[in-house]
Amino acid sequence: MSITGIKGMNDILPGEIETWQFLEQQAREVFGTYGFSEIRTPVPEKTELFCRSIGETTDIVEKEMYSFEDKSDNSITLRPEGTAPVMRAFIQNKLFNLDAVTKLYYMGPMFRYERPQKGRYRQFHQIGVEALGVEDAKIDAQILAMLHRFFEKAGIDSVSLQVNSLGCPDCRPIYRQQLIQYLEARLDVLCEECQRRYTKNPLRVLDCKSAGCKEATQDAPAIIDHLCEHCDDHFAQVQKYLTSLEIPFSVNARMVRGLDYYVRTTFEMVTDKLGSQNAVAAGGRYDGLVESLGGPALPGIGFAIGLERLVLMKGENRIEPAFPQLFIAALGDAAADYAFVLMARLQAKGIRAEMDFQGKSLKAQMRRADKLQAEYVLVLGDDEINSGQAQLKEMASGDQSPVALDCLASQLQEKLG
RNA sequence: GUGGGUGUAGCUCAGUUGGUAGAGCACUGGAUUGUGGCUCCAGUUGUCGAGGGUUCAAGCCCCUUCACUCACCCCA
Repeated sequence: MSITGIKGMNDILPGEIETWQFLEQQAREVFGTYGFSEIRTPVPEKTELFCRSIGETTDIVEKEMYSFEDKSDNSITLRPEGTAPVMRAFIQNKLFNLDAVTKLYYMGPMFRYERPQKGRYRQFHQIGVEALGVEDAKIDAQILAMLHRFFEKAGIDSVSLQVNSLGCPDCRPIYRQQLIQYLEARLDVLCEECQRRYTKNPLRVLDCKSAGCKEATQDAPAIIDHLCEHCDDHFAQVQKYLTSLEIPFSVNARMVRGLDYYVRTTFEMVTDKLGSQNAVAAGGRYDGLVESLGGPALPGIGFAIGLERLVLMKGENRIEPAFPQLFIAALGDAAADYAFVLMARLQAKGIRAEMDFQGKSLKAQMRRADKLQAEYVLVLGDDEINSGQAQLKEMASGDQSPVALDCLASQLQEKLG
């Protein structure tokens, strides 16, 4: 066996890439309509960026990052998510001076060292957006409307939007304490995993899939019933605006986030079509993040879409692959040389031309032209070159018509429109 | 990190109680000395994932290992 790729990192091959290109194109169109500009940041960043933003004690930072020392002994990490790098770029380039509101989107590979499974890979791709500078719930609703619109245009249904509020640094700790007390009283029925984590991350228990935990947390206090006035208001506004925009959603009071920076509004696009990975897109508000990374105290909200998961959902839509417009079938060495130059001339004029390089029989060349779905085939032998006239065959109908080699390009352009 | 499943031709997969490996598709050539699809005929292709063991004999049984895959965990 020769050298293989790295576990959990996949090649995206022709035949599959067209779906990716389609989804990327839809994202650009939709996000552009809503006033978002693309930003591209480097794949590696200083490790510290992720420790400070995602949270030291999260699984991502504790055990999933691709980190290494470069030749100057700096600790470098391949980005495990897109928000922190965009915040870093936003602050470093002082984008907040250009406008009070900054709306950005990005797409590209992310890296997490996890055991691969369906919908989860070590290199995976996200399309994400970030809106900075707006506190008002209108932006929350607009972001969700945009996400909804993207799924519509991408032709992917069987997803549903769930929203929740995680509160803020004022109200969440109080709720957290209450939840721990509630769980403590029911420790014996929780699964092993939850018994271990209920103090470290009690909200996670609410999201546990085990039957015992679901049962035990049936009547657990919900975060949305314990929000401070400010957060409660904000969440009510978000729902009001979503309703007025006719965006379907449901409130899932048990939804949690694996990254520490999220506050208040959080949301997920979920599906039951992906095995155990049910989130196709997710995001939320991160109001303290910019400031904690050394920037101005600006609020922010964003989301990321998992592209591999989107592709797995097999939307029918794809970019049309470009078939050859002309296949030149040459007979003999002299004709092949002539055809080679002719093909290059046509290609220079923007005509997708193709020929055989392996000295195959006419029959085999025709077969290949058919397989490649060429629109026309030009049959070229010594006779045709001497007379300057050749037969141009339209493959779909099988009709042949004579054509002067001199004006082949213009005739083809006419036929092809 | 933990558990389950699967590794046989380029692809999808058969392979009986252990007896020296097969089908379909694809590919190549021909039927049609210079014209594709449909049909028919013929042909090529394997370290049976790898290493070791049991046996007269292993694709099949045993051990080890690797890869892929699904799930736990976690998350997009």
